Amino acid sequence: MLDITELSRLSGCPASKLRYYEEIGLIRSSGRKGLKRLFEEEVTTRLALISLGQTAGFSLDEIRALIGAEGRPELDRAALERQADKIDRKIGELTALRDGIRHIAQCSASNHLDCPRFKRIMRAVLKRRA
Amino acid sequence: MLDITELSRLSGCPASKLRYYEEIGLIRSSGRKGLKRLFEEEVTTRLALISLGQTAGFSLDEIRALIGAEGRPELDRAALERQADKIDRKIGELTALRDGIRHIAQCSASNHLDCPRFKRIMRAVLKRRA
DNA sequence: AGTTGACCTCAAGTTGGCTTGAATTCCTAT
DNA sequence: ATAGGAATTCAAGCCAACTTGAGGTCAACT
Repeated sequence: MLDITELSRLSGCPASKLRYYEEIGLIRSSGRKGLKRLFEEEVTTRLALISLGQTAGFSLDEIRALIGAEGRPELDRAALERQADKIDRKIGELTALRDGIRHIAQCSASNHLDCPRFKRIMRAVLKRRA
Repeated sequence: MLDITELSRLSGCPASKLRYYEEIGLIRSSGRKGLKRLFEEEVTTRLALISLGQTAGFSLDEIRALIGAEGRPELDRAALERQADKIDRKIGELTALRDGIRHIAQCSASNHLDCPRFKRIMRAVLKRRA
Protein backbone atom coordinates (compact mmCIF):
# COMPACT_ATOMS: atom_id res chain seq x y z
CA MET A 1 0.00 0.00 0.00
CA LEU A 2 1.23 3.45 -0.92
CA ASP A 3 0.59 6.73 0.75
CA ILE A 4 -0.22 9.69 -1.41
CA THR A 5 3.33 10.95 -1.50
CA GLU A 6 4.67 7.64 -2.70
CA LEU A 7 1.99 7.35 -5.33
CA SER A 8 2.76 10.88 -6.39
CA ARG A 9 6.41 10.06 -6.80
CA LEU A 10 5.71 6.84 -8.68
CA SER A 11 3.14 8.31 -11.01
CA GLY A 12 4.50 11.79 -11.43
CA CYS A 13 1.12 13.31 -10.48
CA PRO A 14 0.94 15.98 -7.79
CA ALA A 15 -1.00 14.97 -4.71
CA SER A 16 -3.67 17.55 -5.46
CA LYS A 17 -4.41 15.81 -8.73
CA LEU A 18 -4.62 12.42 -7.06
CA ARG A 19 -7.11 13.75 -4.53
CA TYR A 20 -9.08 15.32 -7.33
CA TYR A 21 -9.14 12.09 -9.32
CA GLU A 22 -10.35 10.22 -6.30
CA GLU A 23 -13.04 12.80 -5.70
CA ILE A 24 -14.41 12.38 -9.20
CA GLY A 25 -14.16 8.61 -9.05
CA LEU A 26 -11.33 7.94 -11.46
CA ILE A 27 -9.19 6.21 -8.88
CA ARG A 28 -9.89 5.08 -5.39
CA SER A 29 -7.98 4.70 -2.22
CA SER A 30 -8.35 1.47 -0.35
CA GLY A 31 -8.48 2.64 3.19
CA ARG A 32 -6.91 5.10 5.53
CA LYS A 33 -4.26 5.10 8.11
CA GLY A 34 -5.49 7.74 10.43
CA LEU A 35 -6.41 10.47 8.00
CA LYS A 36 -3.97 9.40 5.35
CA ARG A 37 -5.16 7.71 2.21
CA LEU A 38 -3.67 4.41 1.22
CA PHE A 39 -3.54 3.35 -2.41
CA GLU A 40 -2.87 0.05 -4.03
CA GLU A 41 -0.02 -0.09 -6.46
CA GLU A 42 -2.38 -1.05 -9.25
CA VAL A 43 -3.55 2.55 -9.24
CA THR A 44 -0.40 3.53 -11.10
CA THR A 45 -1.64 1.53 -14.07
CA ARG A 46 -4.91 3.39 -14.02
CA LEU A 47 -3.11 6.69 -13.83
CA ALA A 48 -1.00 5.80 -16.83
CA LEU A 49 -4.13 4.87 -18.75
CA ILE A 50 -5.85 8.08 -17.76
CA SER A 51 -2.89 10.04 -19.01
CA LEU A 52 -2.92 8.14 -22.27
CA GLY A 53 -6.61 8.76 -22.67
CA GLN A 54 -6.03 12.45 -22.23
CA THR A 55 -3.34 12.38 -24.85
CA ALA A 56 -5.89 10.80 -27.12
CA GLY A 57 -8.15 13.75 -26.48
CA PHE A 58 -10.73 12.11 -24.27
CA SER A 59 -12.29 14.02 -21.39
CA LEU A 60 -12.05 12.61 -17.90
CA ASP A 61 -15.72 11.71 -18.14
CA GLU A 62 -15.14 9.71 -21.27
CA ILE A 63 -12.16 8.01 -19.72
CA ARG A 64 -14.18 7.06 -16.72
CA ALA A 65 -16.75 5.56 -19.04
CA LEU A 66 -14.01 3.51 -20.67
CA ILE A 67 -11.93 2.25 -17.80
CA GLY A 68 -14.84 2.66 -15.51
CA ALA A 69 -15.40 2.03 -11.89
CA GLU A 70 -13.41 -0.97 -10.86
CA GLY A 71 -15.25 -4.20 -10.46
CA ARG A 72 -17.72 -3.06 -13.08
CA PRO A 73 -20.16 -5.84 -13.92
CA GLU A 74 -19.66 -5.85 -17.67
CA LEU A 75 -17.93 -3.54 -20.03
CA ASP A 76 -19.54 -2.15 -23.08
CA ARG A 77 -17.61 -3.78 -25.90
CA ALA A 78 -19.43 -1.87 -28.60
CA ALA A 79 -18.51 1.41 -26.94
CA LEU A 80 -14.91 0.30 -26.78
CA GLU A 81 -14.92 -0.47 -30.47
CA ARG A 82 -16.37 2.94 -31.18
CA GLN A 83 -13.62 4.61 -29.19
CA ALA A 84 -11.01 2.56 -30.98
CA ASP A 85 -12.45 3.74 -34.28
CA LYS A 86 -12.34 7.32 -33.07
CA ILE A 87 -8.69 6.90 -32.26
CA ASP A 88 -8.10 5.40 -35.66
CA ARG A 89 -9.54 8.43 -37.35
CA LYS A 90 -7.45 10.68 -35.20
CA ILE A 91 -4.32 8.76 -36.07
CA GLY A 92 -5.12 9.35 -39.71
CA GLU A 93 -5.49 13.06 -39.16
CA LEU A 94 -2.32 13.31 -37.16
CA THR A 95 -0.40 11.43 -39.77
CA ALA A 96 -1.49 13.83 -42.46
CA LEU A 97 -0.81 16.82 -40.27
CA ARG A 98 2.65 15.54 -39.50
CA ASP A 99 3.37 15.01 -43.18
CA GLY A 100 2.08 18.47 -43.93
CA ILE A 101 4.29 20.02 -41.29
CA ARG A 102 7.33 18.07 -42.42
CA HIS A 103 6.70 19.21 -45.94
CA ILE A 104 6.37 22.83 -44.96
CA ALA A 105 9.63 22.56 -43.11
CA GLN A 106 11.52 21.85 -46.28
CA CYS A 107 9.28 23.53 -48.78
CA SER A 108 10.43 26.77 -50.29
CA ALA A 109 7.10 28.20 -51.36
CA SER A 110 6.99 31.84 -50.32
CA ASN A 111 3.74 31.40 -48.50
CA HIS A 112 3.58 27.88 -47.21
CA LEU A 113 -0.20 27.83 -47.19
CA ASP A 114 -0.03 28.34 -50.94
CA CYS A 115 2.20 25.39 -51.62
CA PRO A 116 0.25 23.02 -53.83
CA ARG A 117 1.66 19.90 -52.23
CA PHE A 118 0.71 21.17 -48.81
CA LYS A 119 -2.75 22.02 -50.00
CA ARG A 120 -3.16 18.56 -51.39
CA ILE A 121 -2.12 16.95 -48.15
CA MET A 122 -4.51 19.08 -46.19
CA ARG A 123 -7.38 18.47 -48.56
CA ALA A 124 -6.90 14.77 -48.00
CA VAL A 125 -7.29 15.23 -44.26
CA LEU A 126 -10.31 17.41 -44.54
CA LYS A 127 -12.01 14.78 -46.62
CA ARG A 128 -11.43 12.12 -44.00
CA ARG A 129 -13.05 14.37 -41.49
CA ALA A 130 -16.36 14.66 -43.15
CA MET B 1 -14.57 38.39 -49.85
CA LEU B 2 -16.80 36.76 -47.30
CA ASP B 3 -18.76 38.29 -44.51
CA ILE B 4 -18.69 36.59 -41.16
CA THR B 5 -21.89 34.67 -41.74
CA GLU B 6 -20.63 33.20 -44.98
CA LEU B 7 -17.32 32.26 -43.43
CA SER B 8 -19.19 30.72 -40.57
CA ARG B 9 -21.23 28.62 -42.92
CA LEU B 10 -18.21 27.57 -44.97
CA SER B 11 -16.04 26.71 -42.01
CA GLY B 12 -18.60 25.43 -39.60
CA CYS B 13 -17.37 27.81 -36.91
CA PRO B 14 -19.84 30.03 -35.07
CA ALA B 15 -19.31 33.74 -35.65
CA SER B 16 -18.33 34.21 -32.01
CA LYS B 17 -15.42 31.87 -32.48
CA LEU B 18 -14.29 33.66 -35.61
CA ARG B 19 -14.31 36.99 -33.78
CA TYR B 20 -12.41 35.41 -30.95
CA TYR B 21 -9.80 33.96 -33.27
CA GLU B 22 -9.35 37.31 -34.91
CA GLU B 23 -8.98 38.97 -31.53
CA ILE B 24 -6.16 36.64 -30.55
CA GLY B 25 -4.51 36.94 -33.92
CA LEU B 26 -5.10 33.50 -35.37
CA ILE B 27 -6.97 34.79 -38.39
CA ARG B 28 -7.49 38.25 -39.72
CA SER B 29 -10.15 40.09 -41.59
CA SER B 30 -9.10 42.12 -44.56
CA GLY B 31 -11.23 45.18 -44.18
CA ARG B 32 -14.70 46.23 -43.30
CA LYS B 33 -17.85 47.16 -45.02
CA GLY B 34 -19.34 49.58 -42.59
CA LEU B 35 -18.88 47.73 -39.36
CA LYS B 36 -18.94 44.31 -40.94
CA ARG B 37 -15.76 42.31 -41.23
CA LEU B 38 -14.71 40.94 -44.58
CA PHE B 39 -12.60 37.80 -44.80
CA GLU B 40 -10.64 36.33 -47.64
CA GLU B 41 -11.53 32.81 -48.62
CA GLU B 42 -8.04 31.63 -47.75
CA VAL B 43 -9.04 31.96 -44.11
CA THR B 44 -10.99 28.73 -44.40
CA THR B 45 -7.70 26.90 -44.93
CA ARG B 46 -6.27 28.43 -41.80
CA LEU B 47 -9.35 27.47 -39.86
CA ALA B 48 -9.06 23.89 -41.01
CA LEU B 49 -5.43 23.85 -39.94
CA ILE B 50 -6.28 25.31 -36.57
CA SER B 51 -8.85 22.63 -36.03
CA LEU B 52 -6.35 19.96 -37.01
CA GLY B 53 -3.80 21.40 -34.66
CA GLN B 54 -6.31 21.22 -31.86
CA THR B 55 -7.00 17.61 -32.67
CA ALA B 56 -3.28 17.05 -32.39
CA GLY B 57 -3.43 18.50 -28.90
CA PHE B 58 -1.75 21.82 -29.54
CA SER B 59 -2.92 24.93 -27.74
CA LEU B 60 -3.97 27.94 -29.75
CA ASP B 61 -0.74 29.61 -28.73
CA GLU B 62 1.31 26.77 -30.10
CA ILE B 63 -0.73 26.75 -33.28
CA ARG B 64 -0.15 30.44 -33.73
CA ALA B 65 3.55 29.81 -33.33
CA LEU B 66 3.35 27.20 -36.08
CA ILE B 67 1.16 28.76 -38.73
CA GLY B 68 2.03 32.15 -37.46
CA ALA B 69 1.11 35.60 -38.47
CA GLU B 70 0.66 35.70 -42.19
CA GLY B 71 3.46 37.17 -44.23
CA ARG B 72 5.92 36.09 -41.56
CA PRO B 73 9.47 36.71 -42.73
CA GLU B 74 10.82 33.24 -42.21
CA LEU B 75 9.47 30.20 -40.51
CA ASP B 76 11.36 28.25 -37.97
CA ARG B 77 12.05 24.97 -39.68
CA ALA B 78 13.67 23.42 -36.66
CA ALA B 79 10.59 24.17 -34.59
CA LEU B 80 8.43 22.59 -37.26
CA GLU B 81 10.54 19.45 -37.18
CA ARG B 82 10.22 19.32 -33.43
CA GLN B 83 6.45 19.56 -33.66
CA ALA B 84 6.39 16.86 -36.29
CA ASP B 85 8.38 14.65 -33.95
CA LYS B 86 5.97 15.38 -31.16
CA ILE B 87 3.11 14.30 -33.38
CA ASP B 88 5.01 11.17 -34.28
CA ARG B 89 5.33 10.20 -30.65
CA LYS B 90 1.68 10.88 -30.11
CA ILE B 91 0.76 8.69 -33.05
CA GLY B 92 2.74 5.90 -31.45
CA GLU B 93 0.90 6.31 -28.18
CA LEU B 94 -2.47 6.44 -29.83
CA THR B 95 -1.72 3.35 -31.84
CA ALA B 96 -0.87 1.41 -28.71
CA LEU B 97 -3.88 2.76 -26.88
CA ARG B 98 -6.12 1.77 -29.75
CA ASP B 99 -4.67 -1.73 -29.81
CA GLY B 100 -5.11 -1.97 -26.07
CA ILE B 101 -8.73 -0.91 -26.29
CA ARG B 102 -9.44 -3.29 -29.14
CA HIS B 103 -7.91 -6.07 -27.17
CA ILE B 104 -9.93 -5.31 -24.07
CA ALA B 105 -13.04 -5.32 -26.19
CA GLN B 106 -12.58 -8.97 -27.03
CA CYS B 107 -10.61 -10.12 -24.06
CA SER B 108 -12.37 -12.23 -21.51
CA ALA B 109 -10.13 -11.59 -18.51
CA SER B 110 -12.32 -10.89 -15.52
CA ASN B 111 -10.56 -7.65 -14.77
CA HIS B 112 -9.31 -6.20 -18.00
CA LEU B 113 -6.53 -4.30 -16.29
CA ASP B 114 -5.17 -7.65 -15.19
CA CYS B 115 -5.03 -9.16 -18.63
CA PRO B 116 -1.38 -9.92 -19.34
CA ARG B 117 -1.63 -9.01 -23.01
CA PHE B 118 -3.16 -5.69 -22.14
CA LYS B 119 -0.50 -5.03 -19.58
CA ARG B 120 2.17 -5.80 -22.11
CA ILE B 121 0.70 -3.41 -24.63
CA MET B 122 0.48 -0.66 -22.07
CA ARG B 123 3.98 -1.21 -20.80
CA ALA B 124 5.20 -0.71 -24.33
CA VAL B 125 3.52 2.68 -24.48
CA LEU B 126 4.78 3.79 -21.15
CA LYS B 127 8.30 3.03 -22.22
CA ARG B 128 7.99 5.16 -25.31
CA ARG B 129 6.88 8.00 -23.12
CA ALA B 130 9.94 8.20 -21.02
C1' DA C 1 3.29 16.69 27.05
C1' DG C 2 4.29 19.19 23.27
C1' DT C 3 6.15 20.41 18.90
C1' DT C 4 6.82 19.13 14.16
C1' DG C 5 5.57 18.00 9.71
C1' DA C 6 2.90 15.30 6.57
C1' DC C 7 -1.60 14.80 5.27
C1' DC C 8 -6.40 16.22 5.60
C1' DT C 9 -10.91 19.12 4.03
C1' DC C 10 -13.32 22.54 1.75
C1' DA C 11 -13.85 26.72 -0.67
C1' DA C 12 -12.11 29.68 -3.81
C1' DG C 13 -9.05 30.80 -7.61
C1' DT C 14 -6.83 29.91 -12.36
C1' DT C 15 -6.30 28.98 -17.38
C1' DG C 16 -7.84 28.01 -21.91
C1' DG C 17 -11.25 28.34 -25.14
C1' DC C 18 -15.10 29.94 -26.08
C1' DT C 19 -20.35 31.66 -25.53
C1' DT C 20 -23.86 34.85 -24.09
C1' DG C 21 -26.15 39.21 -23.39
C1' DA C 22 -26.98 44.02 -23.51
C1' DA C 23 -26.54 48.03 -25.69
C1' DT C 24 -25.07 50.09 -30.28
C1' DT C 25 -24.23 50.94 -35.28
C1' DC C 26 -24.88 50.54 -39.88
C1' DC C 27 -26.93 49.04 -44.49
C1' DT C 28 -31.37 48.28 -46.87
C1' DA C 29 -35.96 48.43 -47.97
C1' DT C 30 -40.17 50.70 -47.71
C1' DA D 1 -36.73 59.24 -42.97
C1' DT D 2 -37.63 55.55 -40.68
C1' DA D 3 -38.07 50.87 -39.28
C1' DG D 4 -35.72 46.23 -39.49
C1' DG D 5 -32.42 43.21 -39.21
C1' DA D 6 -27.72 41.72 -39.20
C1' DA D 7 -23.28 42.58 -37.42
C1' DT D 8 -20.57 45.12 -33.87
C1' DT D 9 -18.30 45.89 -29.11
C1' DC D 10 -17.33 44.83 -24.50
C1' DA D 11 -17.96 42.68 -20.26
C1' DA D 12 -19.35 38.91 -18.00
C1' DG D 13 -20.18 34.03 -17.73
C1' DC D 14 -19.13 29.01 -18.33
C1' DC D 15 -16.87 24.39 -18.34
C1' DA D 16 -13.06 21.30 -17.62
C1' DA D 17 -9.29 20.21 -15.07
C1' DC D 18 -6.77 21.36 -11.80
C1' DT D 19 -4.13 24.32 -8.09
C1' DT D 20 -3.86 27.11 -4.04
C1' DG D 21 -4.69 28.54 0.62
C1' DA D 22 -6.47 28.60 5.19
C1' DG D 23 -7.20 26.16 8.93
C1' DG D 24 -7.58 21.40 11.15
C1' DT D 25 -5.81 16.63 12.53
C1' DC D 26 -2.88 13.04 13.50
C1' DA D 27 1.28 10.00 14.27
C1' DA D 28 5.81 10.33 15.85
C1' DC D 29 9.72 11.90 17.93
C1' DT D 30 12.07 14.47 21.83
